[in-house]
Order: sequence, then structure tokens, then C-alpha cells
Amino acid sequence: MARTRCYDKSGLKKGTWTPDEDRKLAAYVSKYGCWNWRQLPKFAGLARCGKSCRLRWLNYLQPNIKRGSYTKEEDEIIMKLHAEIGNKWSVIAAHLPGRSDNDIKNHWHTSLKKRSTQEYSTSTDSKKGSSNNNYQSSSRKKRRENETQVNANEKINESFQLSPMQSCSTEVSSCATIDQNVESIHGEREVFQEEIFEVSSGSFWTEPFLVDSFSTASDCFVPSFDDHGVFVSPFSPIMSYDELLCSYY
DNA sequence: AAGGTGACCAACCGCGGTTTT
DNA sequence: AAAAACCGCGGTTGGTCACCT
Repeated sequence: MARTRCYDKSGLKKGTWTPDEDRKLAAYVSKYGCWNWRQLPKFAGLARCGKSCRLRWLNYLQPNIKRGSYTKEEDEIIMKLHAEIGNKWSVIAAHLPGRSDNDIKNHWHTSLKKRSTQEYSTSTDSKKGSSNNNYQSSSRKKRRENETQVNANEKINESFQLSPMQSCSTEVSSCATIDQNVESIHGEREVFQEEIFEVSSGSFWTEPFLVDSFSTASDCFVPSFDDHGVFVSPFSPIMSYDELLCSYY
């Protein structure tokens, strides 16, 4: 499913994340936390925008993220909550541990929405006598045009039924077992040959960024500075490659 | 076998809200 | 108080796979 690689005007990479990028991001966030998404990619050695990093972390690299098919129970919860609160994916996600809002949103659009409209139409079509299935169009473009129309209609309906609810999406920073996530996503464990990332700017970040064995939550990092504004390093001395592998395995 | 279409999913974009300066 | 920076959310797009004709 590789998206074509491309770079935008400012040289930031777009498109599919590579295993290497995942490792860098996972390692960085697990070690230092996400104290500033916009700055993070620079220090993590990634040519990505902060938004992209945040999305990747929240949806795929975060510990305990659940991938794969939805259980019947999960489907029911989504259907029920969606009927109650509409497209509040982050709220719905909060009720489904391990599922990201993006994932739930995709799941809704690809399967639950159809089911939902089918159930709706079976309950009303006995009177109307015709199908309102919007997936009959012959081309993707037409289908999307139809979906846009459906969405507009849904919005009108939702505006009458939405109740205010606070977003409670969790900002992460549990830091365990990131490497397992990366591994499971890419289906392989690659030997790390380039674990030490030299960071180019500033006294703070001239410390090399070391991907170690992905430490625990307590290691999450909040930058601190001394009285002179000089960064106080949380880093331990650089490990040798052998030490690194030992700690990793 | 090849082309068309639907389904799925990863990722980008724009906007609004919140926090910081 | 205002502007800028940042964050999070929801909508949308585009690539790939699988199935059908």
C-alpha cells in the first residue's frame, strides 16, 4: 500500500511512513515524550511535519494500539454512540480502548455506515419501496459526490440532535513496548544499524539521540534548563552497538 | 488475462479551540 | 487584549488490493 513518496516545497516528506521513520519517531517519543509536536520531527531526525508525526504516533505507534478487525461488541458501541452523538470520533474512541479516532472513522465509513443506512432503510423502505443505497454509482467520483450529499444531509440531521460533549482524547505518553508495535506493523524486526542520530542544532540537541531499548513511561522526557538557560541533559552516555543490541534483546 | 469497480486504509488538509507570548 | 503558535478534530483524498465481468 505504498503511497508515492514526495516532498513538499519546504522539503518535508509526505506519504507513507517507512519502518525507519517509525522507529525514529517511536524511539524519540517513547524516550522524551511529545513535548512539542512541531519541534519534535527536527530533533527526532525526521523530515516530517509535526502534524504528520502526531498522527502517526497516535494512530499506529502508540503502545497498546489495537489493529485489525472489530468485534461485534465494538461495532455495537460505535453504532450506538454514533447514533447518540454523531461524528464525534474522538469521543467514541475514548470508549474503545486501543482504537484510534481515525481508525474508527474509517471503519464507520467503510462498513458501519452502510449497515446503519441499511438498517434505517429496512425500517423505512417498507413505505418508500426503493433502495437508497449510495454505493451503486459506477465510479468512485460519483460515489464520493453521493457521499458528500449524504454527509450534508447527515449534518442537517445532526444539528438537531447533537449534545455538547467534551473531547477526551488521550494525549499519550505511556512509553512501553513501542518496538513491538513497530515490529508488528511492519511484520519484521530489522537489525538497527543507524541508531544514533546526530542532531544538528542548538546546545540542547547537540547530544546524540540514541535509540535504546525503549524505556518505560517514567523515562518520558520534559526538557529542563539550568539557571543560565542551558539544557540539562537527560541522556546517558552513548552505548556501543553491542550494548545496544544486548539491551534491545 | 485484462480492465473496471468497490472496499479498505493510511495520511493530508483545513479549521476552530486553546495556550502562550 | 491581541497576536502568534500550537494542538486536536473531522473531512477528504489517494493508493492498493480483491473481486467481478
